[in-house]
Amino acid sequence: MRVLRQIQARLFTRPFPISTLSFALSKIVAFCALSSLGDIDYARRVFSRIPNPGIFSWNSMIRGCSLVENHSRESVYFFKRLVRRGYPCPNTFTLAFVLKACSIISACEEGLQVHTRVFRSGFGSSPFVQTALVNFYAKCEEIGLARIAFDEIPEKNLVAWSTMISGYAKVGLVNEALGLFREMQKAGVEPDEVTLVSVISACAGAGALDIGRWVHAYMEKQMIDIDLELSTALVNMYAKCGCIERAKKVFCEMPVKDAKAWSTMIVGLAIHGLSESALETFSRMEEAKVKPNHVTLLGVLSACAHGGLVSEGRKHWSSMLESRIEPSMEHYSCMVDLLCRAHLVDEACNLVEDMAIPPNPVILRTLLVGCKKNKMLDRGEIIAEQLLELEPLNAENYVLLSSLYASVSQWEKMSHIRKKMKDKGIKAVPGCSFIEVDGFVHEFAMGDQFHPETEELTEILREISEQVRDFGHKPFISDVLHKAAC
DNA sequence: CTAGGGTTAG
Repeated sequence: MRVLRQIQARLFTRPFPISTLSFALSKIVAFCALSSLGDIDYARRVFSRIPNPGIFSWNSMIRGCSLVENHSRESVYFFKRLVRRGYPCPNTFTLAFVLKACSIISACEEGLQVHTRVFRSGFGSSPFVQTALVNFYAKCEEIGLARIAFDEIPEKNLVAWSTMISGYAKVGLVNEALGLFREMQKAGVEPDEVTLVSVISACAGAGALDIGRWVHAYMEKQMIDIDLELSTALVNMYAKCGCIERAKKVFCEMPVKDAKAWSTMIVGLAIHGLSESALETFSRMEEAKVKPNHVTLLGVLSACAHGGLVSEGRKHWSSMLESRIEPSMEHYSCMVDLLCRAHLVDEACNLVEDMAIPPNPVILRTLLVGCKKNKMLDRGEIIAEQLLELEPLNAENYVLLSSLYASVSQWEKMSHIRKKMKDKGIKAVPGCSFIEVDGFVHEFAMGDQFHPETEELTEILREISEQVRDFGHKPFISDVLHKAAC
């Protein structure tokens, strides 16, 4: 950068022809805006001194801004300036770059305007622009529009397929993602490591272990490069599908691990209730000098909550506050859960009262559950009032409040809440679960008898609960009994 | 100078 500044200073002190000056400056802008050694603010200053910037320089600025974190809005701003000036004319590079910026900041309005410009410009046949459009709509969660843009691509290449699969996976339409992956293979397009990241991620979301395993075997057979992102996706998939041992194996074999990889492993251990292991992994991460991020701490706190490790949790909470990680709603949620599970409901309430941001319904529900378990009627009623104000139509809130009343044997108040629900036409949503076996997803809702093997399954469940009872587990059934008594 | 990727609590 120092040498560059000297060159730039000389350019202005010598009488170079305008065209030479512009050309040299455009190269400087490109370097400063796009290289990791560059400096976007410097690029901006040099850009402003180019007498008549060509499209190449505009493109460098638009792309450069979108590459720097938190600068993507300026990227869109540069594009607007370019359009207002009327020249030079945007090309396929410009459109792809600005669409990328719009997708990063979810600028739906601006992106739509770019799309109409794509129509008029005749650049709609560029595969780069087409894919950028699909990606833009997907990132704005306009998945239907993304699909329309995708279907309009006559010659779909690997990147186009990958973009659409990733779009589905990201918005949680995991079956659509897996279905499209199958279609892609039928169309004779071979996936690469980028495609497979989204496919594995979709498997994690669907709990589709069989497909995930198959894809893992496929990539080993095809000698696909299992890089950092793909390994992380695999660790996550195995953890989410219940195979914590396989997740650990993939994780251990990773040659390099960044914060996301460590976080994935820690969260995976936490959801398996392996709290000690999760904390151990966290200290190994610190030893490896990898800086934890907000997700890492979410994993650490949830591990502490699941393991009842109150003092550990408090310790990590305060060290998080000391480091530069701002506690988010999710972090508060974990901490409140940790305290409530440890019967420290008062402390949890104090924590919530000290929050800079008002608590969301999730946190209030966690507190309410804490109140119910500790038979704290008055406090619970106050929280329920806040909750019903925020979400007057959520059945879960009424069910919780009614079970609070049940826990302290306030039957009149309980039936009053039930009546209120009925009057408002609010129905409790039955709990449901699903599991994939041999590529087929079986769904179950609370009390339904729709599955063809319901009888056999009920018998197996009965045997399992007998076994856990033999191991000394006491089911928590007082709520159920109270409801039955009413 | 173009387009696609991993982790988020209850």
